[in-house]
Parts: sequence; structure tokens; C-alpha cells
Amino acid sequence: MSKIDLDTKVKFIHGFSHKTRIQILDSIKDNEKTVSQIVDEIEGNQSSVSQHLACLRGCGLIVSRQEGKFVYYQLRNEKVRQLLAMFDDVLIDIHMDIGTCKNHII
Amino acid sequence: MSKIDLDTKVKFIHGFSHKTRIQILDSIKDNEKTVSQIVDEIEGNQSSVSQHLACLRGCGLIVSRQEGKFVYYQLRNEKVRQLLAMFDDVLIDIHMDIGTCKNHII
DNA sequence: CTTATATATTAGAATAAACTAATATGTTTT
DNA sequence: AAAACATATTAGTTTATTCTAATATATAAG
Repeated sequence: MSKIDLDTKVKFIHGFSHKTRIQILDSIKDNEKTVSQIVDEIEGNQSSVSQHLACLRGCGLIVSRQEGKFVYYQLRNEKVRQLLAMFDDVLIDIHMDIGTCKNHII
Repeated sequence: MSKIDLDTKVKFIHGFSHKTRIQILDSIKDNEKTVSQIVDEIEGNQSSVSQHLACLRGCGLIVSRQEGKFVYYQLRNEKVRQLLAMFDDVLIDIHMDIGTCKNHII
């Protein structure tokens, strides 16, 4: 992997690394949803969710289509879905072992 | 997934979300390495790499063992390795489509 | 037992990301 | 065309993460 690809990779993965964005991704995992559906479901606020959606789109994780005044978002493709499933899968193992990462206290 | 698990997941994924940490993970993908080997390989500095290693360990992505004055780091398990492989795999598709995520300019 | 080597830790400064509130844009509905 | 609705954008503030440089710890070697 060349340097440019590393940056692309970092950016792509960055898409996953925020609680709200994970919630959004989980929320649209199985079918597309409008912004307001997502906002309701994760109990976020409109502006914040909209910004995170823009981030997710910019990172290549989701795509959107407009229909009238609504915008529907869905996962970009099956591989992104597999990746999400894999995160859950890995966590089944690791789960209780995650200690203290000082840079990201929860 | 319960709320506590969401936090765990966010934390776990956070481990992947920095250029230096991705480089470290890629560097030890196939075999364990000492801190100084990693520092050399990715051309980082000792303190920074050490901090990122602590982060990766805290996030559950890697494990370490001490041998004399050296500390060896390796991926936690096969699933983490698969996840890394999968990132590369997804990126083959997406690659050129990644646009501008204002929150993470590269 | 003193020095060198490997790694970890700390604190403070620098940078990046996220939130908030306000406003803008575009599309229906009346 | 005005009002209502859905979504996006912006700017400024707040918060979180990273970096840097200095220092600490632990083991090994001379």
C-alpha cells in the first residue's frame, strides 16, 4: 500500500470512530432511512446527525438518494455491512478484556 | 446490543482510527515486533509510538509480552487480523470514491 | 555499581473533532 | 406565492486527541 492509500484507509476507518456514527450505521444496516427517521431512532439532533451523515458519506461508508423532500441514506455496499457484522463478531471475543485506553475514556 | 456494549464497540473501533495506529497494526500484522522495531519501521518517535501502543492495547487490539528489556507486541487474535484484511478489501472497491469529509481533512 | 539500552509515563502545548444555535436551501402543501 | 417541512450549512465555542520534550523505570552489560 502506497502512502496515498494509507491516508484513504485512515479516512475510511475514521468514519466508524464515533458513537453517533456507529449508531447511524447500525440504524441503516438493514434498510435505507431518511434523516428524520434516523434522528428519531438514535435520539440525536438534526444538525448533528446531518453533519455525521455528511462525514459518513465523505468517508465512503454510505450513499444517499433524494426523493422529494426526503433524503434516504443506506450503507454503501455489502462489504461495509460485513465489516459492521465483523466488528460485532470480534467484540464477542474481546469484550471483557478492553481496559483503559487513556486517550479515549468512556 | 445494550448501551454498555455500544461504548465498548466505539472504544474498540477507536483503536483503528489514527494513521500511526494503522501503521503499527500493519507493521505487526504478520509477526510480533519490539517497540524499537516498530519505531524504525514506521519512522515514528519513541514516545509517540509507545503511547499509541498503549492505546491499541487498551482498545483490545494488541497484546504484549516482555522478554528481557524488550517488549514484543502482536495482534490480539486472528479476528483482528481478518478485520485488517477486510479494510484493505473494502478499500479496493471504494477507493476513488472517497470525497471530502470536512471533519477529517487529509 | 555504573552506564547504556529499551520502554513507559507525564505535563503542557498544539491540533483536530464535535457540539450548538442560527440560518440557508430546496421541496411540497395550501 | 406563502407557509410548512426536511435537510444542509456555517461559525464560534467546547471538548477530545495528539504531539513534544522531559523524565522515570527497568533490565542488561561492562
